[in-house]
Amino acid sequence: MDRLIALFESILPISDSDKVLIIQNTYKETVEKGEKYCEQGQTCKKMGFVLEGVFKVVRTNANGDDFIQYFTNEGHFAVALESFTNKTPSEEYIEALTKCTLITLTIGKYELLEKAVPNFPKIISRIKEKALLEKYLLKSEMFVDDAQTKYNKLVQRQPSIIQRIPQSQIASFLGITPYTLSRIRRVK
Amino acid sequence: MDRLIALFESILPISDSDKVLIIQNTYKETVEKGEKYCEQGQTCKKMGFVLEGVFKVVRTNANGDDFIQYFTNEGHFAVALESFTNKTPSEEYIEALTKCTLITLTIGKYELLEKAVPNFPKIISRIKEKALLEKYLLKSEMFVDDAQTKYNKLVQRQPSIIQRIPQSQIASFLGITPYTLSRIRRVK
DNA sequence: CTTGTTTTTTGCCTTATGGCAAAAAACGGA
DNA sequence: TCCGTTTTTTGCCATAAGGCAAAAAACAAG
Repeated sequence: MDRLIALFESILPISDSDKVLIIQNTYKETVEKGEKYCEQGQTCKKMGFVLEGVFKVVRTNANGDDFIQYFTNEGHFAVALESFTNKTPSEEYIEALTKCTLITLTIGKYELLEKAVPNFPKIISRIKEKALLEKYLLKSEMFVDDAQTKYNKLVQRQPSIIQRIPQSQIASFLGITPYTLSRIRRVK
Repeated sequence: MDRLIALFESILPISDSDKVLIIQNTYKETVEKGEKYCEQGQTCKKMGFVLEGVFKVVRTNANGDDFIQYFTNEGHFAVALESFTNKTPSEEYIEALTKCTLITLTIGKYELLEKAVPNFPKIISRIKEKALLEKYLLKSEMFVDDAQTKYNKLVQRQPSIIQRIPQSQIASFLGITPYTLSRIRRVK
């Protein structure tokens, strides 16, 4: 819980009474491996600050193929950004790849805190913007890379994830086949 | 000019006096083909609503190779988002691929309007968020596509651009070689 | 621990794209 | 309009990655 408050305060200060308000309006939640935190087609009504575990955020293309967009682990938010912000049905789903615990903030409480805590809107909008930019830069940077380079970059950026999730999931994220990933890792 | 106001008002209303204020604090600018609107390494101090023409937004990787991130044409903003928002040196540069005209809003006037026009912060933050999300989705969607599919998607999304800029620039954006692009277009 | 299931690895071949070099075409300035 | 320059096209071959199928390894449930 302190970690979440610390993240907020790294952006803008929050009064002690407001901190209490934030704590009162969030709750700790556990999601088992394989369970979904957010469903495709439904409006995403909560965002969760991950304390432990790894989620995958997945999109389905026109052919019905799934593609992992990114992994969300400790210190980041599990949320279908577009859906949560615009209150539209989510085009992506979020599923736990390991047992996960997170601090959940529902849309209702979110709107309450938005009004009650002075810096809250700016803090959240800042976090959302930073998260989106990060995701964009990652995709963008890997866009022109070959399989080996993409894999190296993932290892650099999220080393802890590699050990915890099936290789096939990593391949999906990198946009390569599991065969290719297996061959890349053999050589190393 | 009306187009810019209309865009703003499609998000939230603005009073007539505030519209005048916006008009007074922006100016029309022309950028010749090949000229830069924003330099790499310098802080991006303005954002421009494109009235006519096409810009490219370019990043340089660790090896010094240039990669076009996206094209910005009529109805969109030319701005190095990260640099403008965080007042950090820009990692990308913006260059006109055709003669361009735009409505420029400098960071100083931007901050002035932020205070003076009630809905301005929300409007701008909404526009920025939408723009970034769009760019992310485009990259993300094309991430797993083969060359032909990526090209088709570009033709669908920004058909007007294809006719106006050199093919080599399109290839750079798609992350393929000019040779491959040439071969793709031959078959069509 | 054992057994059935899932995931990963590997051989083998196919396909897509890269990239050099030269020709062809398009462009642009005098 | 002409000529030099730049861009695009194309033949040819090299390389990266895809993908099937079978073996090997890892995992999971009883």
